[in-house]
Amino acid sequence: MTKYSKQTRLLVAVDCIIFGFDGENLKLLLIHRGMEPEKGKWSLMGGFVQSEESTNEAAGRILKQLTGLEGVYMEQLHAFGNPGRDPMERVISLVYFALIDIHKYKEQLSDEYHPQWFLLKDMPELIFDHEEMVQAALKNLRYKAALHPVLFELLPEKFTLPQLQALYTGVYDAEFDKRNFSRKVLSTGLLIKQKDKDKENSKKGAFYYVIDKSKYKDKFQSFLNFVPNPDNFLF
Amino acid sequence: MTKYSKQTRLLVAVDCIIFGFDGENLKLLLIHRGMEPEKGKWSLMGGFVQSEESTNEAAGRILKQLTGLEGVYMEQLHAFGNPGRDPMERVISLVYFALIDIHKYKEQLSDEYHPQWFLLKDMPELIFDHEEMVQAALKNLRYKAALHPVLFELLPEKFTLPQLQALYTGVYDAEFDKRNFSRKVLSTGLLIKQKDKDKENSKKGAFYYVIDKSKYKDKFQSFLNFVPNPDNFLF
DNA sequence: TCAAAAGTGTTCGGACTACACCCATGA
DNA sequence: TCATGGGTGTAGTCCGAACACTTTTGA
Repeated sequence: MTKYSKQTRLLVAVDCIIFGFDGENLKLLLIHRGMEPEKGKWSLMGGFVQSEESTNEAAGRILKQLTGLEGVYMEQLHAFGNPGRDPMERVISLVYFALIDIHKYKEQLSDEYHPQWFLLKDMPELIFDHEEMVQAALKNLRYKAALHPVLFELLPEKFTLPQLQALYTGVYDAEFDKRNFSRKVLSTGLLIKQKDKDKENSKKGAFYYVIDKSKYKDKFQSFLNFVPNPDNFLF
Repeated sequence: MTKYSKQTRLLVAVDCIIFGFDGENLKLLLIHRGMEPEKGKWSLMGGFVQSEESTNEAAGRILKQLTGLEGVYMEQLHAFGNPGRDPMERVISLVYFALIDIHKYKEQLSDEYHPQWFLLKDMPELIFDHEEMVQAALKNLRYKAALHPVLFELLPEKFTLPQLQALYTGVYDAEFDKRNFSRKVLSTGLLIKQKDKDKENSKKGAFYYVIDKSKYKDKFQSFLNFVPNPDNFLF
């Protein structure tokens, strides 16, 4: 078998938007870019797709390279393909976003990139069109989380309702009524109450919950309407 | 400025999933593939991204090449990037889907591809992973149309409520109550009733409606909940 | 006059919202 | 004992679902 010999071949990169939650705010992991152009500027973690790996594998490899984590929630977001988005040479970028438990991320292994967590509000200027990518990812995350139980991926295995509510508050930058909130999330049947409490964040202590993994996959695709009046928060 | 000289460059294609609605059923436009491998087999319309065009432009070009249409609704769906998905050579495919008014599409110009509309139910076998692409597009269309007024793109400018309902029936393969349906779509305020009727499809005749374009863009992003119990139909 | 499709209203139940007080604990 | 945060219940409203008859008109 021969090849598509007359066609132009292009560089294809994967860029990863890595979200984490520190208990109060949604954060983003950025690096100092390690190559020219724009070397040393803040950037999403990325890399080129190699010839033998799938794009999903590339995304996993790049995430692991930076965080050491595998098997985390990751989703392809969008392909950015304007010529000229990278001034050096045309690169088509496939953007993935990952949701990680920020506490599983340890200050790194390789010092190569000087990664750092940023609040969405005080992100530095990013190279190329990475700003646009981040905005698209945030919009997508809010959209998805309004309908599907995806934000649990940002929490540790055991978490409390106040922690969960703080997470929604951070993601949507909006207050939720705690009575309605707990009723709604518990009504999904996805949470299993534990016997023990988190005593670190309050005197009384808040019960831990874990996800019921047997129901999680089924319910994930249902429309759950987690966020009241989503129109108010999205777009 | 130099280039990313050591990196592998890959072929990048755009494949277009073209949906149309004939008044009764949702249909898909397929072609006879014009090149090896699998020449002559049924396929999505596609082509390689050229070095000077954006990926969106490539999608528009490919759609126009087949249908003669420009400015139609088109959206990037997903990048398919497994090595080996094309046996000839590795190709990363960016899949777009388009919604067109099937009546604007005229039997073609170029006979090169022998394009043909297929019901989703009796689609022929497709090359490579095109089957998977179509399934993903259908799922995405149903998802999106449950929340946003996107299916209007498949209808002519003037359409009747029975036509619109038939469209939803076709897309979701489910029956809708016409009283609830008309109340719901009219309550969005997106439709403007016309003075004239369509007398072709019934004796009594059904009033035409058009989209209120001034409201369309605003409302598009709202969650409109067009489909009752979406959980029943999606996934 | 009859067949075929268009058009329209009401009732019921469930879901969402708003809202306030008691509980448990460590300091 | 008090300050802090955790946990719970209810009433009112709105929205979605189910359901059937009348109207129009061409054949």
